[in-house]
Amino acid sequence: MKSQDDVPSKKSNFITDQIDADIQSGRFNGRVQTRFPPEPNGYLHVGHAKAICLNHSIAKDYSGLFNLRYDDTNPVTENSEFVTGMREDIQWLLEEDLESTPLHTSEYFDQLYAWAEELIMDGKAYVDSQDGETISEQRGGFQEPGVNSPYRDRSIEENLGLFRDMRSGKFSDGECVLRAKISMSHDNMNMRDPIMYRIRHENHFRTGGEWCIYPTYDWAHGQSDAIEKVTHSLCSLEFDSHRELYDWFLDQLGIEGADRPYQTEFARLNFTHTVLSKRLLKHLIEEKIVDGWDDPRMPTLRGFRKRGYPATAIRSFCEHIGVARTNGTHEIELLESFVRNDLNQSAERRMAVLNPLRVTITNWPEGHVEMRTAVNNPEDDSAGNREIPFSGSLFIERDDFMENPEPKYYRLSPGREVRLRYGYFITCNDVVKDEEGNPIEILCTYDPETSGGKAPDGRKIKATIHWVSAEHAIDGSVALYERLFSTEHPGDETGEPLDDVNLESKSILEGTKLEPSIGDLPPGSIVQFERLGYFHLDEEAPLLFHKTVGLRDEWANIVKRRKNA
RNA sequence: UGGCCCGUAGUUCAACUGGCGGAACGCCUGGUUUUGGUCCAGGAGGUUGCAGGUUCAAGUCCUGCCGGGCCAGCCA
Repeated sequence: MKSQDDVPSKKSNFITDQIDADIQSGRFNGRVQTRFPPEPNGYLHVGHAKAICLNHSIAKDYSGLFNLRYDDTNPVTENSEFVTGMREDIQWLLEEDLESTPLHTSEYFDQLYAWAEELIMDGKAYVDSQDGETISEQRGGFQEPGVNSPYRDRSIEENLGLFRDMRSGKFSDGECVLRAKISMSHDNMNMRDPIMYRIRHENHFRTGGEWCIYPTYDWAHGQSDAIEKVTHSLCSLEFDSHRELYDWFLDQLGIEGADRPYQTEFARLNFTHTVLSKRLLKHLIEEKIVDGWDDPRMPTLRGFRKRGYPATAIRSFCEHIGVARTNGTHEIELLESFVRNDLNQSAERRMAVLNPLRVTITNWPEGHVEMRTAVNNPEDDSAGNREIPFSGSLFIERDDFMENPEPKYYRLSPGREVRLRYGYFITCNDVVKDEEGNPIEILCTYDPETSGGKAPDGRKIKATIHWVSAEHAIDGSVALYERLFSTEHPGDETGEPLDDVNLESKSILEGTKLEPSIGDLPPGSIVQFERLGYFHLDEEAPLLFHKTVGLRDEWANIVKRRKNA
């Protein structure tokens, strides 16, 4: 007997366990607030999608708040193009408007500055007038403690004066920094008097020339969380060693109780055959290996969108994989299976011949054309039907004919009969070849008794293939994509991921033959070309399709297995 | 040769916090099918990194090893 227990409840994980405990103990008075804090210096990729979905769904599940906060603390790399782009991508992914308007760390510069002076007055921060190289040397190593800066014991008055001079622009870039006064012999390198402010005489895309000192991530992040009343600050594993510093700053400022956020780290998302580092992604663009951030081969949200990956599929994927603290790499096939699964339900079917081979039906009445009725989506009755013209001159897929059929190949070959989907049974009688012996035309006869693809004598047919009427077909182009990186773990062999880049990962087929109704598809449509895969009609270029993902292909598996044997 | 984090099926995650190790994807077999798709049924695949210890009982707790990751930016 079914009970409410059978209703799949949200997957629990170490983060939701913590939140449950916090609610139990009343730590935040039952409040839950998360945030997604991207730095606007590039476009978002699937790795970010995991973080967005996680933070967003936690807020939703606990009736809490989810903020988008641009972490714009470094004016040299950030700009407003990325701010706009990220917003678009997030809205596309979530398919809903953000409840709160996007926030910016730069909105907190005044508060951050005031707090910094507070720390100086408490003797917990000082201005160091050494250059970066010296500071770096003095930090020590994993086994050796660092040494104190000669400026570490400046008086509070001197520090305050110097810090105000930093702010007012008396110093040039790199002349001095504000450092937290913690310990130069701490086991955790992040605690060895970390830098809080550095000087950048640089125009900031939001605050313009108002500031010439900018807070570092460590100084800005936890405090921004606190200002926004974030409860659960989720970030990726590499920030684990920063948590101690995150807590230290909050301690010094006396931010306690229900006002005090805490950081929890989780493993970021990785995929086989993929790189997700911004450095590498930018390199692919700069070197023109791909066509830009929205190239369908890119693991960016814009790339996925152009490729035809539905946002719903990405969200279900993210929900499915959950969160953990184990560093691992997902097989890209798993994401693809979510895309197929989604599109199988939603995408209408059409017939398209990518590599055309002419078929002439020799016993077809000259000039005769018949309209055949085809189902738009067998998974969705409401999608209805459409009409497709059938004639005596057709195109079929080159792969659907083999002159000397291999074992287990049961499509068309001389003497063999196949079904044309929604059409008739045809038998191959003859092959016309060019000088090199390549088949250029197949001569067949059709069985008039098999109209609609049913044989009155009940005779079984092994294969059904797709087709398009030659005189009615419209021409289109199809962009085919392979993995951008040929190896599962790019760079594993040589240490350089770019060595494994597949320079032939994109190919464009011109002169593909499409059934007439495809001409009516609105830009952006995603359809299944029967027996081939899912294809996304470009938003701008007419009749240009991007291959989203292929159908599972048993025959391809057989061929592959044979090759490996 | 420091500190911290992590090791469960090929991959990614579960296992009611000490009580007979499961799922998804992938793979294989069969069924259905006018898509070699979908769907349905079944199967293979594990010394829970290794070695000890505690316990009636350990994936779970303890110790030691081994392996992987992160940390010495005025990046985030």
